[in-house]
Amino acid sequence: MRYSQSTELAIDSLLYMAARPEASDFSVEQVAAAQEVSASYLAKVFQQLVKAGVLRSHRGSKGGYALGRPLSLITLRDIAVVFEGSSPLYECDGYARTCSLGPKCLVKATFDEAERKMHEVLAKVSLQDVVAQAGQEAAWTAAHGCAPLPPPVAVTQADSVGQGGATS
Amino acid sequence: MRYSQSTELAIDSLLYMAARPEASDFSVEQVAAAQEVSASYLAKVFQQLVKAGVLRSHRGSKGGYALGRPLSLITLRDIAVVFEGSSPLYECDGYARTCSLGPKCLVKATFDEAERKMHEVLAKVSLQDVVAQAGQEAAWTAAHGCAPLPPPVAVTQADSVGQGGATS
DNA sequence: GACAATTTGGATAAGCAATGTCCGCATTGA
DNA sequence: TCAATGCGGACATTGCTTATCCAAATTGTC
Repeated sequence: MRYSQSTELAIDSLLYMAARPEASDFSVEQVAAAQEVSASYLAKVFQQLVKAGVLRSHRGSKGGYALGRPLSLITLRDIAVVFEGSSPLYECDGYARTCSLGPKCLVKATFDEAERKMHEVLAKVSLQDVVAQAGQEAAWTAAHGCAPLPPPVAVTQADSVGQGGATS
Repeated sequence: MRYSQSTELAIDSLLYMAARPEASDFSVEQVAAAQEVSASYLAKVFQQLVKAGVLRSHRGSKGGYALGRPLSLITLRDIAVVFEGSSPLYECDGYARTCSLGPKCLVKATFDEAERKMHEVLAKVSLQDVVAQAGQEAAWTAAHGCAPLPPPVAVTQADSVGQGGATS
């Protein structure tokens, strides 16, 4: 079980737009280039975000995409739901077996509760929060002079060398 | 995103065994028949549960499977982890894009926290809890002589005949 | 009105993990 | 030894995610 890559791509793309409030409309091409993804695929992702109201679209020449609401009203949960769906994570009817014990219900209730708690956490963090912390960390980085970004070398293979690096 | 059917099958099968404490060893055939699943597939599920210590296996003639520990020490989380894996739901590296904003970290931290809360809920409920509630509900049903289903509005036709079958 | 830039939606392929089956081997009690 | 059972590997099937392409619709600009 994993969050889809579409979810991650959507978050990254939205943050890209959020970090550039001076621009009003972003073309798929532009964002796709920034995220190093094909425009074809990003277009599909954006279409879903438009349907969900997270993005607005302007068609035609000079068209493009813009955020559909203020940053503070777009939570991580909003984005996740778009790509992961809203049906329960635990279905209780994967097979047509009779629920012989009857109250497997406690099982179902527990999984539902777990999912609810998860969404609760995601709903508490908006894109604005993320951008705000981004600013803070950027300031910290500048003050301490260590860059968290490796140089954009096109790593083809033999990557993920220092996998023990996450010591935090 | 969904919990796999293996997880659900595992839970149902374990509950089947838990509800029959008089029996010591269950063959795959027996449980598979009860769950209306092929023995081939259930065998694979059981093998994973053995590896995780949730089940014990006895090979050879008269062999079979038994619970690996007391019911109270088998939580829903234990079972879920077997089939869903323990790697984070949000990976942060689905694509090789540079994390241009730097602290997408807040995103990652939030998803990790959400997942942690989810596991917290699942870890609080053991198979013993489930069986216990099963007993309670069975008693309630027996006392009231009806399934806990609110009667719909003046339905006189004989629909869904055998729906009270959960009284095993 | 023509043209170019752009999103939209459908069709469809490619990839991959979950699901499901089969078979030979290993183990164990009778 | 024999039969019953679990073990492990190989493989087929299925469905969802990822990804691409193309024609159509929309809209600003000349």
